[in-house]
Amino acid sequence: MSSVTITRFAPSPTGELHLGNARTALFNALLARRGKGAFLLRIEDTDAARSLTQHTLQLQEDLRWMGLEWDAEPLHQSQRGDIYNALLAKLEGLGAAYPCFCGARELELARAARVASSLPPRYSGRCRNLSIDERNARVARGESASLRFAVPESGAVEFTDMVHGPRHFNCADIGDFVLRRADGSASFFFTNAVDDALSGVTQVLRGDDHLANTPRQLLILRALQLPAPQYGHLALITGDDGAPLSKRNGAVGLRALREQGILPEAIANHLYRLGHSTAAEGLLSLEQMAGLFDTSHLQRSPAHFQMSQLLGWQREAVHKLDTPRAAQWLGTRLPADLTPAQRDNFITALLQNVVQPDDVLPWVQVVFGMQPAMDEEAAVVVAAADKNLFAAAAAAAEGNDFAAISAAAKAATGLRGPALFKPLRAALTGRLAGPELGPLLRAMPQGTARQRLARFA
RNA sequence: GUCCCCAUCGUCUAGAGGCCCAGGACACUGCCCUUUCACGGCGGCGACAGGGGUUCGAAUCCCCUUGGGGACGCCA
Repeated sequence: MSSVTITRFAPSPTGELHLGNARTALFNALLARRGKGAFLLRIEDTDAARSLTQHTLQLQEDLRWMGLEWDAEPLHQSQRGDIYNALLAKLEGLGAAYPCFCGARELELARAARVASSLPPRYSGRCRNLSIDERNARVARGESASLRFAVPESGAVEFTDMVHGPRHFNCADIGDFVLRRADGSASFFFTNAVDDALSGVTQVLRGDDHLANTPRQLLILRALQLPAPQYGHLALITGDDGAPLSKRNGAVGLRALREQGILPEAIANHLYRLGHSTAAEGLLSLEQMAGLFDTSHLQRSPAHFQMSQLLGWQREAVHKLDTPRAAQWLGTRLPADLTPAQRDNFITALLQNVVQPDDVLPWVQVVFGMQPAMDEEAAVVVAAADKNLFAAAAAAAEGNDFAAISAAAKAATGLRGPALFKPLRAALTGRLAGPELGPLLRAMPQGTARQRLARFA
């Protein structure tokens, strides 16, 4: 058994990355890092019509953003036609594959007929037993043909799945599948399996939807005498509708989350615990995750994605942000004309109270705005308060020093605790809840505190 | 339809026959801390899908039912 671990992520650039893809990429990357091996990226763009360069670029950018850098130049399947053709010819020469002349309409009808008579909708094997003469004649006539794999009629394929354990599939349940389309392009079953073997991939973690495909790929590899990787099938992540995450499931796209200001470390930590368990608590770095990643801790049942759980990790991640990164995270939500000191004071005051960057927006108004709006509860508190409290507070407010302000207000009224602080908070910020007042005032422009308090004196 | 996979609190999960009248995290909630909000700390609520077996003993093993999901494509 080889000691190197080579894993890969093999997306098809037909759309944006969603959480399910991202988790697959994360787990493969962690597995490689744990084994001090290599993590490869392969672009499965065999479907020319649906594959977009833009998606390829974007997905690489997303992977980097997540901190999942790959170790070699990515392979593009669209450029490997010659390699596939040679191997396909070999399979045909071996008698392990045969041309199929059935057209799309014909296949569809046959499938419908089988379903109607309670049979699995798989290919009947109709072209499998055509004589050599007939095949040659039809090819000579210019009929287009796909190439199908001739699945053995009996026997079974067995393998040990990294998460499901020993698996057994009967060949009789597998229909002859397409290796090469009529247009000459190689299909997924074939390219995916063959490229793993050719790249020396040792372990493949992929979605559970591939579990039943695995015997097909093993059959191809066996016929070609190529080494097969060890497969592990991850339970899918389901969305609110109970269906597996797909491009349709809305806001669980990586891009959308990123635009909402969700931090990559929050996503990684949440994904690490979705379908994988670990004894470690708290926010983990990718290095820590890699050290602790264990395929025997992979879940066999589907995991339901819930935004509130992601936000739990997000909160932890935000709290750990240092000031420069927080400033970057907040970006243009911060007023452009702040002094560095104001900026730092603002961030210091706010960071423990926000989860997403937009949460800061109302506070920008409160701290830097001329006249922040007052909510109803705050208005009630201000109206009920002693005017002397505000007069005394305003007189002491020159330096935006909250300790001085509260001391003066206390001396003037004899109040303490919530009775003292609520009116001050309401007058100063227009609301009853929010960050600590001391740091908040330090971020405010000179004179702001006095002006706001004086309104109610 | 055929084949296959899966099943513990609302959610993510621990649990590999007695340590479990089931532990942790998120969410919700109570209290404490803070002369204010939050952060934090300490509590609370809350689950072994149902039914049969096996066993001295089952969340853990077996069978059935139910429920959810996947594959069966000239998509990947």
